[in-house]
Amino acid sequence: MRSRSDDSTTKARIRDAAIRLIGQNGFAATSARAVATEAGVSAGLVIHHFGSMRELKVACDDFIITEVTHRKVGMGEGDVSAAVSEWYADLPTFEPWLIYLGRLFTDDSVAGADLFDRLVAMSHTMLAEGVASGAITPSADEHARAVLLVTHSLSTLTLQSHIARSLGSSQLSLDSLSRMGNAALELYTHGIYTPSTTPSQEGPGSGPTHDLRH
Amino acid sequence: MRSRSDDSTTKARIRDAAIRLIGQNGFAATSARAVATEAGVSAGLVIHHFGSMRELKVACDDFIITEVTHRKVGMGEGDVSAAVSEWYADLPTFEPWLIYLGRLFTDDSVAGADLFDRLVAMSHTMLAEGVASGAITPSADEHARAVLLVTHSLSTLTLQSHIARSLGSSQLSLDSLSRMGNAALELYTHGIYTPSTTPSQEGPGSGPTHDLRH
DNA sequence: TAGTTTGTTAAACATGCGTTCAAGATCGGA
DNA sequence: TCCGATCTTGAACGCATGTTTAACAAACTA
Repeated sequence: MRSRSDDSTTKARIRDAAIRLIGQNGFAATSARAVATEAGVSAGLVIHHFGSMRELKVACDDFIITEVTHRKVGMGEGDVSAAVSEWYADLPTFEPWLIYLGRLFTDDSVAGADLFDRLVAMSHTMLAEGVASGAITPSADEHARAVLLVTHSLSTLTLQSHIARSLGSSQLSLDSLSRMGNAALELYTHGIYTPSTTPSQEGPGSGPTHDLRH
Repeated sequence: MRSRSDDSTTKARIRDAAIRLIGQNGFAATSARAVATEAGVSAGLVIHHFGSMRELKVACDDFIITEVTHRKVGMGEGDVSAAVSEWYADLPTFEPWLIYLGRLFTDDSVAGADLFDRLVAMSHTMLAEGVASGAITPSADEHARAVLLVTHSLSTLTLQSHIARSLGSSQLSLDSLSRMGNAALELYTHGIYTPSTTPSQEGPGSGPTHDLRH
């Protein structure tokens, strides 16, 4: 169930501690000594195993990205959403990874940028297939739609603390996730506007939510 | 056009410099000396005017939140989207504010949490009005829908660097924003699925984008 | 068993941090 | 003009940081 995350070497324990702390507080707010304490080792050992804090960060990025892309036999390589679904299904175990994954896109790393671009490419392909098969309506700007959908998907990760709080649970929970999932399904199925009344032209504002000027 | 942001007092210059740096790099990665240099003053003056770095952060939060909520005569108080639209319309001037606003939701501050909750409440009200007038379809879970729409709206802010890069511009641009706006309009008007074929049940994954398992 | 590599710690080091302080510059009101 | 208050600086202080080093323990290799 856990792949190689529970190789219980000290180096892995340090990396896991770093993933927890960096995910929770961001890289800049995470000190080598804090990681050491969290992992139950000395500060020197953190540097001995990873060379520097920067390299530790890169190691964490690589680990998370590998876990989220090259998962399990039987999965298409790069099937990120299947991996994330698996993580959601066992929150107590994988919550730190989900939090770190969200942090990846707001802490700006090259790893985060690369993953984002790959997700857009995948989304693009899937949408094109859906359009070809008739399951999905075409868009006037397919690339913008792909970017929009990836952005929306990732917002569940980057804003997870606010979502959880607003939905009443202190942390991520299966209940919150399925409520959000169902709301998203509604949205993606028929939008929110009734067929007759469609707003004229959308300004470049923060989205239709607050742009219901009729 | 600019409200009181260009009161050219030294204190305001320091605050603006802090908004730029904290927005760009996050609070933890922003030192008092860096703010001082950016503002063209000494480090001591930063503390003299604001008391401490923490209080400077609070002052920046307060300033941005005031600017984004209590704007202009003729606006309904708390009309955040109108303010943000105005900011978008003059990017060279307001880009730092937009970046800071995005940072507000990922750096977790009480100010960010409060604003998020207020946005959800506003979204809730507007959706209810739309449903009552027949312009918007009802949802099985109105609260979850409100949270979802706010989350999606804010993702344009929190992930703006990725959006810009993926759409080909190095920074935020009016072109990128209107492309995203139009894609969102499409989505909110009719979703992405064709009326006949609707996916069965949505898992709690990262969203329908990658969940097109047919 | 002896020797070499690896794992690990505690102390030390230089640097940069937030903040304080003493001193001067600048200004408005008497 | 003088004075008190405010603005501003540069140096200093104590502290936490990332990293280095020396020493030692453990484990493999011969």
